[in-house]
Order: sequence, then C-alpha cells, then structure tokens
Amino acid sequence: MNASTDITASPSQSRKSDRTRQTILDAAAKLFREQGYRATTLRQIAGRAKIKAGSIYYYFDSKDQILDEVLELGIRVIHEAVEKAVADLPEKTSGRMRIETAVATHLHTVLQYNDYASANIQNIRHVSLAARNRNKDLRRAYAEYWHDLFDVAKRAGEIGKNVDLSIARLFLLGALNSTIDWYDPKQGSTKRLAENFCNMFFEGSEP
Amino acid sequence: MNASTDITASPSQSRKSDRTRQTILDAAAKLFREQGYRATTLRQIAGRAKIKAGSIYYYFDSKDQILDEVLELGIRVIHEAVEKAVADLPEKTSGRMRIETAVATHLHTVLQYNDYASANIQNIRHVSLAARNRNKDLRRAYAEYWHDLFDVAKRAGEIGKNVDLSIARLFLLGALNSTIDWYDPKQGSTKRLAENFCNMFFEGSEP
Amino acid sequence: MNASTDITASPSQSRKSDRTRQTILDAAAKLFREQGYRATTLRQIAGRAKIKAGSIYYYFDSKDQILDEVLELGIRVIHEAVEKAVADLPEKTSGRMRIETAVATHLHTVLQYNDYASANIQNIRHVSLAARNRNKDLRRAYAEYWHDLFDVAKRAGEIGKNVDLSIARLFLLGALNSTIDWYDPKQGSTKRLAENFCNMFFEGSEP
Amino acid sequence: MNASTDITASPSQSRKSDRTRQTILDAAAKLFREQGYRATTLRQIAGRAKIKAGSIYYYFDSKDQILDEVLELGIRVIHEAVEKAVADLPEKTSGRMRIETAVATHLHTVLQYNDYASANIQNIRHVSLAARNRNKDLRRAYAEYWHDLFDVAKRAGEIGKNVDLSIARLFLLGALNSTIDWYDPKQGSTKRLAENFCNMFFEGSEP
DNA sequence: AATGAATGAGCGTTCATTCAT
DNA sequence: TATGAATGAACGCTCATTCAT
Repeated sequence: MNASTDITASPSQSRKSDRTRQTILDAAAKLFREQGYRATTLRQIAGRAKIKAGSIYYYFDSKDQILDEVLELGIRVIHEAVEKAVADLPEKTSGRMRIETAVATHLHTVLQYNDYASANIQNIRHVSLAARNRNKDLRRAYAEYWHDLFDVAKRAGEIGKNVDLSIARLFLLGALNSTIDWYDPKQGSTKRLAENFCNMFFEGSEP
Repeated sequence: MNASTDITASPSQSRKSDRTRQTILDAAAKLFREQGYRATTLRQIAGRAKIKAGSIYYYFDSKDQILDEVLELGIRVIHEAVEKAVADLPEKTSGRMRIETAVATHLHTVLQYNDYASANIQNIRHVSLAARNRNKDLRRAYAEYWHDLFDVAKRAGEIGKNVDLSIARLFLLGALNSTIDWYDPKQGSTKRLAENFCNMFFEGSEP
Repeated sequence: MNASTDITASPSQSRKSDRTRQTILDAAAKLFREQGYRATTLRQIAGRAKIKAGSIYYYFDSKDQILDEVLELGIRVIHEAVEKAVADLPEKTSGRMRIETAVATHLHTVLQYNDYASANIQNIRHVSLAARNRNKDLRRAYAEYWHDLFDVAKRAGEIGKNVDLSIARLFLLGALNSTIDWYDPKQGSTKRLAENFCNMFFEGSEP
Repeated sequence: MNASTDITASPSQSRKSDRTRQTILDAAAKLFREQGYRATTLRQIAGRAKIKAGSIYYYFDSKDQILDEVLELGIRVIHEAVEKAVADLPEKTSGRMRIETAVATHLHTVLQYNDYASANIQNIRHVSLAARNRNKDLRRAYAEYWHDLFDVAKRAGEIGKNVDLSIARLFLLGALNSTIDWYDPKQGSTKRLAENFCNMFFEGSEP
C-alpha cells in the first residue's frame, strides 16, 4: 500500500498519488527534524511538497497521523538498514565486528541519510503519549535486535560476563543518538566516528 | 520534591519581586521539561506561578526570554553542581575518581533534582537558532570543564594516550544525557547507574 | 423505509442518468432532514448515493441547487398527495370532511412517508433568501389550495362567517407542521392525531 | 429594533465585562435567528459586537457554548414574560382569560421583542444532542406551566372534559411558534393575532 | 458518466502579546 | 505590581468546487 517502506522514497514506478503522499512525508520528516513537530505547520509542509495545505487532508487524516508515519518510518529505516548490513556480513563474522557494523550503519543512517531517522530521535520525546505508544513496539523490536547482537558477543566471550547488557545497550545507543546534536561531517566520516565509538565501547578509555 | 530552588534561588530572602520572577522560572522549567517549549503556554506557566499571564511581562520580555533563562540556568545548575562536587574531593583524588564523581553528579542533577537541567537537555534541540546561540558559551564552558577533567586523567596516565578526548567526552555525555529518555528510579539509583557507566567508559565491555 | 421515491421518482424506469440524479436527491433529502442543510456535506450525500462527490456536479450545478430541488419536491410531494386524496373523495363529500382528509394526508406525508416533505419544513427557515424566494410560488399555490378548501367549507356554512380564513389556515398548518418536532409514532397514529387536530380546529376546546 | 436587552441584559450598573458578554450574546442571538447556527460565523458575531473574533474566547469556551446560552435565554425569556403577565392578572381571572394572556405574551415576546426567543425556536432542531439535552429541562418546565394553565381551565369547566390537554397544548403552541415564519406587523398587532388564535382555539371554526 | 486529485476560501480556535487601569 | 480585557496572526482543519482524465 504505502510504498515508502521500501526504505523511503520509491522510484518513479509508483502512481502519482503515492508519490504525492511520499512527498508530503518527506517534507514533513525534514521539517520535523529541523524544527520539531509543534513548530512545523501544515502550510510549511505543503509548501515544501509544492501543494496547498488543504490537499494534505486528501492523504492524511491529521497532522498527528503524519507524525505517526514519520516516526514509524524513522525507526524502520534505521532498523532495516542495520539489520541488512549485519546480515550481509560473512557468517562467521565475530560478534564485535557485527556490533561495529551495526554502529556504523546506525550512525550513517541517522547522520547522513535520513530525515525520518533524525526526526524520530528528535521528536519522540515531545510527542503525545498516544503517538509514543503506537511507536513503542517498533522501538522495542529494535532494542531487542541490539540485545541479541550483544548477547551473541557475550556468549562468544567478546563481552565481559558481568556486563549488564541492557545498560550497555542504552549506554551505546544513547551515545550514538546524541551525535545528531554535534556531528559535523567536516570533522570526519561517520565510519571513522563509528570506529572510535566502538573502540571506546569495547576497550574503554583506560590505557 | 522539586528542589530546583535549592540551587537557583537567590541565597538571601530577596525582595518579593525577585521571588516572583523565580517562581515563574521554576514553573516554566517544570512545564518545559514535561511538555516541551512549544506545547507550554504562558497561561500554564502563569497558572503554576499563581499569577496571571499578563503579569509575566512585568518580569520577562517574551516567552522566548523565559526559555533563554531556563536554558541558561539548566547548564549552570549542572555545571555548578558538578564543579562543586569535584572541588569538594580531597586534593589528591585520582583523575578517574574525579570523573566518576562528575558523572554521578551530572546524572543525579539531571535525573533527580532539577527541572532546569532536564528542560535544558530536552528542549535545546527544538529551540530557535538564536536561543541556541545565546546558550553556546555556557555549553562550551561546561564542555571545557569536562575536557580539563579528562585531560588531567590522561596526563596522569589514567586514560589511554591515543584516546581522542573530544570524542570521548561527547560519547560519555551523550550517553549520560540520553538517560532522561529511559531512566527509571525503580530500577536502581543514579549512583549505581553512574558506577555502571563509568566502568563501561573506563574499562570497556571486553572481558 | 424511505418511500420518497414512491411519489417523486419518474413513473417509467427512466434512463440510468435520471435514476442517479434521483438517488442523489433522495440522499440529500434524507440528510437535510436529519442534519439540516449546512451540516450536510456533499461527501455525505455522495456516500449515501454510492457515488463520489465530484460526480454530483455532473447532475447539479451546486449544493444550493440540490437544496432548491429538494425544497421544491418537498412542497410538491405534500401538495400532490393532499390534492389527490381530496380529489379521490366522493363528489358530495362535505367541506369539513375534505379538510379532515387534507389534514390527515398532510400529516401522514410529512411524518410518515417523506424525507422531502420533512426536509422542506425543517430547512426552509434557515435557507438563503434566494432559495426561499425560488420556492415561493409553490408555497403560495399550496396555500391557495388550502384557502379554497376553507372557502368551500365556509360557503357551505361549515365554517363561521366571521372566521378569517387566512389566519385560520396559517393557524392550522402551523400546528400541523410543528408536529415534526414532537410526533412520536409510539403515541398514536397520524390518523388519530389528524382527527384530534380537526376536532380541535372545528369545534374548539370549549365544552 | 433589537429590544432583547429589555429583558435579558442587566442595566448599566454592571461591569464592562458583563456588558461585553451580553453584547456577544445579543449579536449571536440575532444572527442565529436570521441565519441559523451553522451559517453564523464567530467573525460575524464579533463584527456585530464590535470586537474581534478571538476576544469571544475570553467570554465563552466555544461557539457551542454561546448557542447553549442563547437557547437557554430563549426559553427563559418567554417563560418569564408569560408567567409574569399571567401572575399580574387579578386573582379571580378566568382560566380562559389567563390562557389568552399567555398566548398574547408568548406571541408578543417571540415576534416583537426577542431574538433569543426566535433563535431558540428556530435552532433547537439543528443543534447537537448535548445542547438539546441541556435545554430539555427548561422546555419541559415551560410545557408544564402551560399544562397547568390548561388544567385549571379544564377543572373550571372552560375546556371540554374530553379534550386531551397535551395535544391541545402542542396544537396551540405549534400554531403560535409558526407565526415566526409569516407574521407581518403591517397586517395587524400581535395582540389582535392573539385574540384571533384564542377564539379559534376555544370556540373552533364552526359557526 | 464518473472520478481522483487538488484547491482556496474560510472556519473555529489558540496564544503570545499589549496596555489602560 | 499586577491584571482584566482585548487583539491579531496564525493554526489545524473542512468543504464546495474544479478539472483533467
């Protein structure tokens, strides 16, 4: 139905209606990321999508519903990108290497490639409880995916036995997501940043 | 419960005018934290402060200015709390111990004790560029404080020679601030959490 | 349930185009009656008629024109039903009996059988002056029909010589039309109600 | 022209705030009567009240609430006027005379003196169920008042023993309220009209 | 004959802001 | 110092209407 899930924008094969719908979502994602949900008006979204504000309602029931979809796509985009990157690794790749790949991909997706991903991270806090709840399952699924990644590494002896995996996951992902606030492409690639973060995460800062 | 005034209120029982001003800021901080800046109305702030909306303008020029001050107090509150806690340590305390104290205090301040601190972290992203810029110096000062903390530890050989201190700082503080999204007092004290984080930060997750 | 087509639909199984037109009018009449003109949207009408909103404009120039036609059919439906019922009486039927038949039929049509009739009575007040004017001739014709009914009865000595027929007509029809507001089929048939009203009208309430 | 304030508005002693509130209600009543509820915009109401649309919300929570109050005042204004007029009659006034007074006053209030009264009669049908329910008690009380009037006359032998008082009341009030649609002051006073109606009601149209 | 898509004007409502008192 | 009253700009949203297909 909604072809955006391909990973977001669909190529020109889709019908015009679908493309307009997607254009609206793209515009909304960009603006939500830049200004936040409340500060973004439907007229701004419409403006970016080169339609009139009233037309949005041909595709969406409310501004809230747009946010819902943007938020949903936000996690899915990250989750799918990460999952795919890891799945593409050779089967006997180490747990640590898998995590490093996940880190690099998460970072890359959030920082480089996707308004949806950023919009999600930026807005989830200020969004109505209802919208947050609707998003909860997807977030949980992504969290579980990371948990599994960690679990595999722990079983393989690549993560210490007494490391609390939940805390570790929140620690690492918290750090990753905070990059939105300060990452500057001029100071280095996301790949380099990912390596740095992983080294710190695995080896710590001690000499 | 709301101990924000412990730190921010003027020490002496200042004039009533000053107290009202502070009450407004307290109310705003609390609401900004709970709902975000855009979703908070001046009438809500006035309501909490037990005055009428129009009266706010006797103390502040605009809603924006209130945010500015809340944001400013937000960092100062953290900065001062952390600086004081570290300064109170015995002079020969190790660099790592200093950092651990800073982490614990930062976490404690953000999670337990202060609407300003939380409001700052929650809202800084969605705030106008102007407001963000006005806040920049304070943030830089706090960043430098942490940099110094790290630098001391590095010089003392407690942090590896090839650790990029800027990245390390952003990594650690990003993780710390993300706790706002998930910290649940029922699952453990901020102190315990701080220890966990520090261990992870210094020793890494490897066995 | 909705028997409006009994009276309004073209006798022959007309062309599909005509049938669609009629379906739209039926849907509009029903909705206008239930919700009023302003509260009824073209999409609701289209929905009931199982077409899309845009298609309505193939049959009508505007929502206003639909109202015009519904209003027009509203009086005609009543007028024709009443005229037919009275015409079907034996030639030497008394004037009073004719009026009683007219009352019964008017009531029956408005209360039981027709969305158009009800829609007319309910909406005429809230409708633009233009629409009201366009309706005026039909209303006058119906008024004259009643006037004649009364006139005949008066000449036959069944109505008092000094009764002002215009006032009497407005009095009686006003009472009849007000039944829309309170008539409840569970409390008695329209026939019984008509008898009651006629007795009151002719004999008065005095003992 | 608009004499509604005679009955509803407080005299000039009231505070300006109260006067503005009343002005809004007056404007709304007039417009609701002329155009109906749905067709009347808050900007029109504000325009008539010589304020801006936004200011209405200082006095009312919603357009709906304005209608509520107009509707409520509508019945109260009639009820109070009628009750007072009847109460002012000498104690031994006949039942019929009381009813004639009530008829004259009801008619006078609705036709001559009050937008609220007319607005009520015109709009009650097109209003939300909630508003209608809120209005129900007042309507019932007014209906009961008339019922008592009839009951007294019946006991005094001025109304026939087998007259159904409920039907009679609905019949008479239906006729009275329908005058809104056609009454023309040029054709006779409301007083004269009331006499006509009463004669018809009591004596009937038979010779 | 019918529709999907889009529009534009206007709606009820909100809210930061102003200002006389 | 503080407020009651008012404002104006903008908001999310609705809907009759248009028109290419």
